[in-house]
Amino acid sequence: MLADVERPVYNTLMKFVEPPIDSLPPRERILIAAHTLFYREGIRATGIDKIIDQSSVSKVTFYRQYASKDELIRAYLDYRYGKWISWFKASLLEATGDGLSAADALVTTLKVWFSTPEFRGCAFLNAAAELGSSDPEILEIVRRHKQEMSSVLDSLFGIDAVSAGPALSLVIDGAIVHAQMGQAVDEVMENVKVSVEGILRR
Amino acid sequence: MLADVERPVYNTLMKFVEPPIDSLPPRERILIAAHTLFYREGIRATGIDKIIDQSSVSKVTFYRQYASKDELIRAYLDYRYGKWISWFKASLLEATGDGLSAADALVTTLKVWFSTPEFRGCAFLNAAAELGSSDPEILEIVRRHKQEMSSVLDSLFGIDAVSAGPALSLVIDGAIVHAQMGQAVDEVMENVKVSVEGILRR
DNA sequence: AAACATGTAGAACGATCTGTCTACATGCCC
DNA sequence: GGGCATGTAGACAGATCGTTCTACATGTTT
Repeated sequence: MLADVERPVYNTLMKFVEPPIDSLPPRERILIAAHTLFYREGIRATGIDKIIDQSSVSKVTFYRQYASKDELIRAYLDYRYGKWISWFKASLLEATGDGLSAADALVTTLKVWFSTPEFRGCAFLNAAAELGSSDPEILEIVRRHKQEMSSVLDSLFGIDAVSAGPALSLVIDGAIVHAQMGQAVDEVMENVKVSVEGILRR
Repeated sequence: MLADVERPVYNTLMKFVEPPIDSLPPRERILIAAHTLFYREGIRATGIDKIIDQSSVSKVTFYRQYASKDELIRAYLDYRYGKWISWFKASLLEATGDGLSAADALVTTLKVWFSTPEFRGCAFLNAAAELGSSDPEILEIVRRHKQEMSSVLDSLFGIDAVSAGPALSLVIDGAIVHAQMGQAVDEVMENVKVSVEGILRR
């Protein structure tokens, strides 16, 4: 499962890198602008006009590509879904390839992510907090994402008797929100280590 | 620390109970209405008009009590701060009083909270997701709240050598967001148990 | 009685939001 | 060349947002 992953686009700091925006067709330009803005400033806080500006597209073009903001939000989550998971897998793969244990690979990967300046928590948890109360479908998308993360963790750690994925997933999400609220990354990672070791020592 | 806590207002299900709204002065009526709406539907999603309606107050009165929505948001977080922590302490106290271990008391308390129909995650984490990117002060409030939760945990579990509070806090916040996204409460609690036991076995 | 604090209802302002519309330009296919 | 998909700029509609304002009522204090 973890083996056949194509390397995603990332630089040496493993930051998410957007493709050059000018060369892309309008639909993708819009999507990438939406991804940047929705993630950085929040979904509700981002107006259509801002996305139109940033993607260098006209309003008519925008609404010919996406029937509504709601549709764009779904597309954003879809896009983020694949983007994040493939980055996550590749980063774990690279770290284990460098000889790190599964636990250390996880810690390293998270630490790199939390340390990127763009880091603003989990796009899915944020969407759940922003929109979950009015749109239960969002919550289902979030659950699917976390389930996939959990299964990636299972193939990383191997399954002996019972799966550790769900418990690790819980710890990771705790770490994400703690890093998001501005707690020192080193402290967060210390707590992650303690928790992960505890789970694995079971 | 955990001993001298006055029992907060809660019923047998430990749901948060609001005082009767009619008898209160306008300032508190507004605050309680804001608490209900901000928590249930989100801060950005809740307009001033809705709060005015729900608190049975006129617009002038509202703006004489709170200079702006921003000021009300701070008051909401302050109010929630005390309300939640005192409920949390009291619930843990009651559970340990019934003979439960610290770990079981924690699990029971969380499970009860997650099972209330009003549960919509942590008000502070939600505020951070909604407003944190545009207002770093919010993040500081959230950190303070989590720090207090962490110290409550330390006095619950007692401190042997190193504090378990921060790691437990991380696990709890992971559990909160997992419950919020609609994962089955029993599954969440299972993962909490595994993680907490791991941390304590250190 | 006068002054004042405190409350009401609701109009109005200016900004911003999503979404639609008009009017026009360009390039491709038949 | 005609039709059509695809793009542009930007005005506009209709709703909602936070906030201010007018005009009036009530009860307390001086």
